[in-house]
Amino acid sequence: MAKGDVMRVSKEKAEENRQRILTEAARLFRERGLSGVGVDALTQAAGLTHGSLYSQFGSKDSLMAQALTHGHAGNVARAAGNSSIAASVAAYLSPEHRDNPGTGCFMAALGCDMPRQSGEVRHSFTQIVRGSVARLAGLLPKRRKREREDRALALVAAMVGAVVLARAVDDPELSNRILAVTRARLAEEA
Amino acid sequence: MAKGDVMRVSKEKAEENRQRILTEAARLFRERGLSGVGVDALTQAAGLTHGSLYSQFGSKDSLMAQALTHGHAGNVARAAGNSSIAASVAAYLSPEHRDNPGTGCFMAALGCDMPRQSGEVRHSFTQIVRGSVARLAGLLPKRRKREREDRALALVAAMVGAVVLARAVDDPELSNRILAVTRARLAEEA
DNA sequence: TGTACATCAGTGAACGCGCGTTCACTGATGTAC
DNA sequence: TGTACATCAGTGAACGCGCGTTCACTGATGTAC
Repeated sequence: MAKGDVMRVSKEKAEENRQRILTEAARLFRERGLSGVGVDALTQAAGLTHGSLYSQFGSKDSLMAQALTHGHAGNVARAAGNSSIAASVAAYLSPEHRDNPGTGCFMAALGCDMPRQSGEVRHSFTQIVRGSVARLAGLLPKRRKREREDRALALVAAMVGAVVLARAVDDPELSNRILAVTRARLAEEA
Repeated sequence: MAKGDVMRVSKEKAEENRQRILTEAARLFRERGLSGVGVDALTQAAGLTHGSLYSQFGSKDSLMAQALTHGHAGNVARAAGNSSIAASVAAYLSPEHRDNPGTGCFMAALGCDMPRQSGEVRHSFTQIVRGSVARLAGLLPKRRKREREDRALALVAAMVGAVVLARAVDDPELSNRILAVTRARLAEEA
């Protein structure tokens, strides 16, 4: 055992470590993709070694599922400030969101990889979709619930697509234009 | 050298092999993701060994860039049949497209991975975005060119987002609904 | 047209590397008395 | 309250594996005479 190592750790500290791994993982996965971050990078970001991931989560796959849920909860907390559709759409389609995937939307960051993920991970992701749609539906003008949900569903799809493409293209002008025209189009509808 | 091996190959045959690698690569990348297909799988799918990839393309990265362009050309040829916006949108947002990524849109299949790709690959991808937007803009009712492009840009973003999400979620009902509401919404506008 | 030789698409062994996971071990924490 | 012991979060070495790439080699194709 190396010099400064502490072996057994208090339950409190262990829970703290667990939260820190989840928070760092949620950021790293969005920044580099699910397969772009190894277990070493995941635990190192939290100041631990890879083995601790298996004590806490059992597998990388399980950690991925939990990191999605954990990170989305953080997003929901931060998004609580946007109390109108207009504000939510504007924030989502902003250059700031585009340029900071690590603290942004999981759907835009990881959506394309989902078809190839485990049931556990896809389930977490699907809950994020449902939650996002429900939140926007709640901000839409009152009509029948089903109708609001449908509107919100199409709205979310359009927003996700715009950010995916805005991040993907190598031309900043085109990227800005994708965000701008989608903002204009969705404002028109709302 | 093993039994049935042919070593030097005619220029004709070499070009044929090259096309076959590109075609198979375009399919495999869309089905399994760029990092989900190794050089062995890529060349084996064309009946060759991994070394030939380096004769033909120099690197996996270069092959990725060329496979995107090659595969998109195939899509353009097949899409020529859809001569109206309505037909194009309906085909794009169909369950058939959702369930067959290997022959479908590159933007929906690989968009999320682009931020982390090489300049070469991102450039190919950006050309695909521009081409897709230009094609749809050409089908839109005549107004000023800029206006049609803006409309097409927002349209493409919405379509891509819908297919990404429809493929990602683990609930078939939700998946179908994403396609249906986006179809309805975009038909309304067009 | 026939012969000699250079070219180069494709082969397959080998490379270093990072991946996810396992496992024996550590020793402070937490518990039972 | 004090002591003896079990627990278990975290360590670090080791595992097999597949990755992208390199390289010496092959031998039919293509070319120069």
